[in-house]
Amino acid sequence: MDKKKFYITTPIYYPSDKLHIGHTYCTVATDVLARYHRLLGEDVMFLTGTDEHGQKIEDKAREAGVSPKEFVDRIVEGPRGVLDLWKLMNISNDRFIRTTDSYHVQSVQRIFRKLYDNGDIYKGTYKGKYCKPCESFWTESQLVDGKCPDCGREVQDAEEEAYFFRLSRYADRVRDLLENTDFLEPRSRVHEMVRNFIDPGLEDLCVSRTSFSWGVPVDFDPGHVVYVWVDALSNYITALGYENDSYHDYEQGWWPGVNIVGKEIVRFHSIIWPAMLMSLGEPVPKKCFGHGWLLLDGGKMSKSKGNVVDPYILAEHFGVDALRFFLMRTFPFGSDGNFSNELLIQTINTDLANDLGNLVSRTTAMVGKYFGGTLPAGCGTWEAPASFDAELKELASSLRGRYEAEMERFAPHKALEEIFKVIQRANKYIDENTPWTLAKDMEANGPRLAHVLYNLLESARICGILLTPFMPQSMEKLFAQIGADAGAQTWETAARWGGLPEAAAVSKGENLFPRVDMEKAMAGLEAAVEAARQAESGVELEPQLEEKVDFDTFCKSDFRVVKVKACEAVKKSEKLLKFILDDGTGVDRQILSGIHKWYEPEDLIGKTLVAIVNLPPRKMMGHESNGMLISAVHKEKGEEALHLLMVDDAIPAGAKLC
RNA sequence: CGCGGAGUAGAGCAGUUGGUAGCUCGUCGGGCUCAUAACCCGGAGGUCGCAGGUUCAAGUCCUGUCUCCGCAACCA
Repeated sequence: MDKKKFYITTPIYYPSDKLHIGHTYCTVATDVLARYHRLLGEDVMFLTGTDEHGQKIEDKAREAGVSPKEFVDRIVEGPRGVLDLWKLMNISNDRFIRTTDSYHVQSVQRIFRKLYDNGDIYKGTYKGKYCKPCESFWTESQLVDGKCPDCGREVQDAEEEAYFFRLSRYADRVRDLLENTDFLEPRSRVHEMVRNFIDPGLEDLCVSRTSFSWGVPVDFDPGHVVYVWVDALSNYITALGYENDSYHDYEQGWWPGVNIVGKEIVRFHSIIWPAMLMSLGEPVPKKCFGHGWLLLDGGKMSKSKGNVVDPYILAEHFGVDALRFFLMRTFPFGSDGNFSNELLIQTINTDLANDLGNLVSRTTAMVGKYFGGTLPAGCGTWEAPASFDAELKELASSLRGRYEAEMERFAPHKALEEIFKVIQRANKYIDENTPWTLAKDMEANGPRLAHVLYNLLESARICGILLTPFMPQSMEKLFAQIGADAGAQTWETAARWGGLPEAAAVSKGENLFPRVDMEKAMAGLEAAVEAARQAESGVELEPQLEEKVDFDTFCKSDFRVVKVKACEAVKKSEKLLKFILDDGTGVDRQILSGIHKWYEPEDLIGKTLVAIVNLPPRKMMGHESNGMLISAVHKEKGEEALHLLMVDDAIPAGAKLC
């Protein structure tokens, strides 16, 4: 008998830059769901990957002076790249697709042709605004003040030949899918899609381009590349072997699956993607879930704001499981949440250290202290249970049901909330029983004490099982500490009180989740972020001076624009260049400067520079220097770098700087 | 009137189908000492943006209004 198949995907990320905490959030959530379904005993396929084509990658690669493939290879496979990040975050994906993989390219070409053959792709003209210098098409709405958003220059009306997908044909069926099924969740996104895009009328979609070449070529029309949607969205089925021979899972019933996506791409996944599948005659996804965003200071994080959060640094500081847990526990999946380091640390301390970690720590410590690590036989039962015995037992053994309900409706944060109610109840149970009092008379109270501790271990075991999808590594440690073997870690036993053998070997190990010192951690994070920033750019800057200079003193420095009339290397000197300068006085000024390492004299003749001219004269290597040329200096990858201040040649010699 | 979201205790957030307003942190007081100065109990603190309306009953539905934020063809 075949196990139930469960296929789940993340979006494929666009590797034009390093991935940040937002991508991590999405992938961790999907990983948790995948692990949850494995725990249920289902056959799970979990796919993630990268979307590597398009103009932006082409541009970025050109800037970096490498080929597009080299560029994406570096971000995907390079150090601290996408693959490294998912490995670090303990992501359990079964497959990783790159849209540059040859099997995917082949499939996309076949899909494109299929859509063309059945009449849903046709050739038309793409009308837009064209910026000649940038060689880019823009839509009306992309323009900034009617001008090119990249360079700010005028754009012209232009047309290019392009292929279009007959999206309009599927408007009614997509509307039905959105409004009358639970395909798209959360429900609030349905209104957004219908009101925004379907009500006004779906327009056909441009699905090819000729303005750049980094993409899947349309095999029957050279010069055209398949535009992003057909290319990217198809990944969910090409990775299963649809229209290719690399895999054979599509025909084995893995499709349809669940697409987890960010809210900004819900549109493509809930309208275009189903329409494409309808046109292909294939089933639409089981589910499209659009989760919310992690905001920073109430706004979105972006490279340009310089406020992106680096998941690497967080995981290194606090541990992968703590980070995974925080992301899933703190933010309602489906709506936006405000990320902050303080919140992260607070969550780790409250939930993981104080509640869960401490519960396990005090329980295992007592089993060790009072019973040498092994509870006596018969400790699982008690003839006259107290009311709180029953309460704890009831709450813990019914936890799986509540947890399952929340996980099924994509509410991992609610599932965790349920688990922590049990953990809190267990901590309270310790107070109610005061085991340390019982331990004073082991002869009389030993059996009762053993029963109390057994109940605590059981509670921890059940919570541990249900937390496994969230924190796989830490729960392994927990199981080892409470002596739960593989048989006591199953989904089945999570709903059955008494799954832990009475004589399990309990040992107090390392603290599962150490408390984090807020102040120290914040300082450490800041330093790490700064170090990462410098390592990335390799630029080191001189710290700014604390000491103030008064205005009058500053004014005494006479800075002038000068023109280089002649420049030559000083003989026998490694560094010195001798400048003959026009300083506007009509009398040549001679200045020496130790910059031969960065400049050849002949390159500087005719340049317009800046010098301070009222420094006292000074002799260098037998030549007199009357002033100093002004440069900008910094360190790059440990090396000193220097740039002479060069100003507009239109400025006359002798002009004063003030 | 482009679309959507948010406005709930000092801070950060929950509040499916309308029925006594909850959580975390902080704060005040108490208990306990097994444990990671952790745990447990209790208190103070909110007229749920504002104004109307429906209802026996509204944070929850309807109307209007103010403020903030996001989206508007490729940023999870």
